[in-house]
Amino acid sequence: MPRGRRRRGMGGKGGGPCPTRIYRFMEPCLLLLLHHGSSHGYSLQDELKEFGFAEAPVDPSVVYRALREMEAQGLVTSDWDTEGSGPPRRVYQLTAQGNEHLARCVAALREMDRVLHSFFATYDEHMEEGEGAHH
Amino acid sequence: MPRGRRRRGMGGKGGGPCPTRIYRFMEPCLLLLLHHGSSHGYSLQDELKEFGFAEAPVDPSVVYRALREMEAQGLVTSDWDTEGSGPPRRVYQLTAQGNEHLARCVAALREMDRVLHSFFATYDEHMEEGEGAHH
DNA sequence: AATCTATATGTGTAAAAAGTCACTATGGGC
DNA sequence: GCCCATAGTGACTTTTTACACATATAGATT
Repeated sequence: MPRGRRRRGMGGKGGGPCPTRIYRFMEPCLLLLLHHGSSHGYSLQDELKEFGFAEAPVDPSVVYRALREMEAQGLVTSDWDTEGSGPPRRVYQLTAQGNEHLARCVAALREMDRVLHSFFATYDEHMEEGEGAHH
Repeated sequence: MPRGRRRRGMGGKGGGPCPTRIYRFMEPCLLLLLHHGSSHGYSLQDELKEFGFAEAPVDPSVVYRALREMEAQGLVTSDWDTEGSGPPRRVYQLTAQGNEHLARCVAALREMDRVLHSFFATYDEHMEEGEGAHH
C-alpha cells in the first residue's frame, strides 16, 4: 500500500520522523540576516537558504508571518518601499531590541549545542562498547 | 511528591521566546536509554534529565505518550511487570527496528549540528567586524 | 487590449507536536 | 481508613508549521 497516512508536516520529503530541525530557528536566522542589512520578506526567504533551509525551502507565508510577529514584539521595524519596479515591498530593519534578542537566541542555541554534543558523546561511547550486542 | 506543576516552558524573560528545543528530541533520547537496558516510563522520565531535560522536566504524560507512539511504530515492545511492590509497570524494550531508527536519528541530528555550527560561524564572523556598529 | 509571468505580500485553515491538567490504581506506613 | 509515593492513562489547550489560496504591480508576450 502507498502509505499508512499522509504525513503532513515534517518537511515530508525525508524518510521517517527523525528530529531534523530546531523550533523557531528561522527567527534568529532572519535577525542575523537583518543585522547584515535591511531587506524585505521576499529576498529574505531566498537568503535563508544559506542557513540550511535550502534542502527544505520555507513557505513564504512562514517568513512573512515571522516578520510581522517580530515587528509586534519590537524586534524589527518596517517601511514601505515604492521605488523600483514591481509591487511595493515592506523593508524590515533590525532594532536594538532585536539585536539583543538575537544575542539571547545565540546563547540559547549554544546551550542547545552543548546538550546535543553530550548526547553524541553518550551515543558514541555506547556504540563503541556495544557494537550491536544488547545488554 | 508535590503534584504542583507550575508554569514551565521557555525561560520567558519578558521578550519573545528563544529557540531552545529540538523537534522530537525526546524520542532518540528514550531510544538511547532503552539501548542501555529495558526500563519503564516512570524511571525513563527521571533518566531523561541526563539529556538536558533537567532544567525543564517533562510531564509524565509526554513520556508515556512518546513510548506508546514508538510502540505503535514498532520501535519498542512492552510487557507488564507485576513483580515487586507498587502498581504494575510497563517495561519497554528496544527492537532491532528501533535500533536502526536511533541510528537514523543520530545521523539527522549530526546534520542539524553542522547547520547550527554554520550559523554560529556566520554570527561570530559578523560580530567581529561589527562590534555593535550597525551598517 | 488581453494574457501571461515574475515579483511581492498576505489570509485561512488543518495537522502535528507539545504542554497542561485531571484522573485511576496499587501497595505500604500511620 | 487515610495519606503518600509510585505508575500509568485520558482529555483538553496551545503552539508551530504546512499548504492552499487571494491580492496587487509591472513588464513581456500574444
